[in-house]
Amino acid sequence: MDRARQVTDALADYVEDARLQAGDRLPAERELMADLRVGRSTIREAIRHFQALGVIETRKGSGTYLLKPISKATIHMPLSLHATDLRNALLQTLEVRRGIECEAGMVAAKKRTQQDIIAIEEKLNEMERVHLEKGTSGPEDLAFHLAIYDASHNPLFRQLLEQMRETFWQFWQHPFERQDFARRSFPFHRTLFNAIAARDPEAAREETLKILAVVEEDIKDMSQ
Amino acid sequence: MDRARQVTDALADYVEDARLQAGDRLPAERELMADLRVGRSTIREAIRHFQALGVIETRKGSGTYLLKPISKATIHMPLSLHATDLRNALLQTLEVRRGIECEAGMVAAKKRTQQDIIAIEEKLNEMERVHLEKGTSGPEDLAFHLAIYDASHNPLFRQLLEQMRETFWQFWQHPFERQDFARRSFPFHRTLFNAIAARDPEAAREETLKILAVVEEDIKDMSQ
DNA sequence: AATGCTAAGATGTCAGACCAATTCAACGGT
DNA sequence: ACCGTTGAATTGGTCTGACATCTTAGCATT
Repeated sequence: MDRARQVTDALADYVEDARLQAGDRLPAERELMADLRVGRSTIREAIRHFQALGVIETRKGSGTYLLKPISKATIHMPLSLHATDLRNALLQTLEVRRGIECEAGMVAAKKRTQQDIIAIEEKLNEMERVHLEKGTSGPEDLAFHLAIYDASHNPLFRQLLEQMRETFWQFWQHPFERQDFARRSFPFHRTLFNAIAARDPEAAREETLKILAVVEEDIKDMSQ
Repeated sequence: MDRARQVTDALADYVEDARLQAGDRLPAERELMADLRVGRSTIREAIRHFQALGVIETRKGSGTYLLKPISKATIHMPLSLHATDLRNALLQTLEVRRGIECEAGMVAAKKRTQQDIIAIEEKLNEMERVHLEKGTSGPEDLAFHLAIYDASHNPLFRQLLEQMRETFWQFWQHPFERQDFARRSFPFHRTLFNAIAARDPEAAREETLKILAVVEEDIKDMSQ
């Protein structure tokens, strides 16, 4: 992701963390430069971004001021599972994940850049390498899917998945631990990658569904 | 007047004079630098200005491209500036909603009971009745969709939608306020209901996509 | 014809310098 | 003690040059 985007995010984070109100002054450009470890021009372009949106105002010789609080819209999900057992809970989260992940895959197939492709393929190779070495590759599998989420260029997808994963952490871990999960799902990971590389949204959806079908099998085969 | 303001005006003038259409490429930063007799950083900050407004797009290694014609009105009116940010936020939330809502519709088509059908049809009729009476039917439209979510018998879907709706409240309201939204989307609401009643997941997905396509149109047609 | 490589051109970023406006504390006169 | 002045320090505004990284068109090879 571009450094400029990181800086706008960091700026929004700072405003939020520092509880800045409308009218408050932001740190000087040279301070932000040192804090965020970026050049001054990058800082200034981020400031121009918010200035164009009417969120901040610059006064020469004085400083940069907040006109209204910057809201970095993040989703907080106090979700609660009403399922009676782990198996049903997993199946419910899987349904949601299927909706999000298919759509993220389709959007990624449409909007992915060459750089995204490189990043995804890297994770894919890493995943296969670790699996050959250790037998399991849960974290690497997750990294692969997160790379696809990033390729959609819609941060909401990833925020949602990570939030769900965090909430249902112990549930998500389970399926990936199964020995043969990787073996059965790996071919689809490769074809999913190819679909995204080929900018074929429908194919991306099909392959995502196949991967999640393997996950669903494992969940349904779980000991009661 | 700041030089930066002169540059944004000059850029807008250039786009207008050159009759640039959406998708056209702007001159390179170094060319603009020479044409307008200003430094490159000034050019870049002007570009960031329009980029934040969603008017232009920069592609590293390729160039700067026009996404939609620059109108001077949008440049000097801080009120409309917020709308472009809003537009992008809406499109991003719509992508997530599409993933969730399609899946919820498909699951609902599989798992719905006869009582669910009755509840959904009730909301559908209520929606059409209120629309005939008041012209708009935002809350009733929402109630219809929530009934479908409930028919999926997976509380996570509804929790997710409501959480998103709460977080992006001001965004969600907008599209539903448009006068002809209801008229254009109502036929698909009826066909969506029929698909769920017929236990046809793929059809449910298709009809959901049609409804959300109407929403997407409205968002994209929003004032800059 | 298809493929791979190279070089040119574009944006992204950083560093340093100077200009212009503002701020504020130190100073001096009343 | 009060108040206006002054000047140094701070801050945003701009310019320049350099290098990195990505894209793309054109060339060369197969």
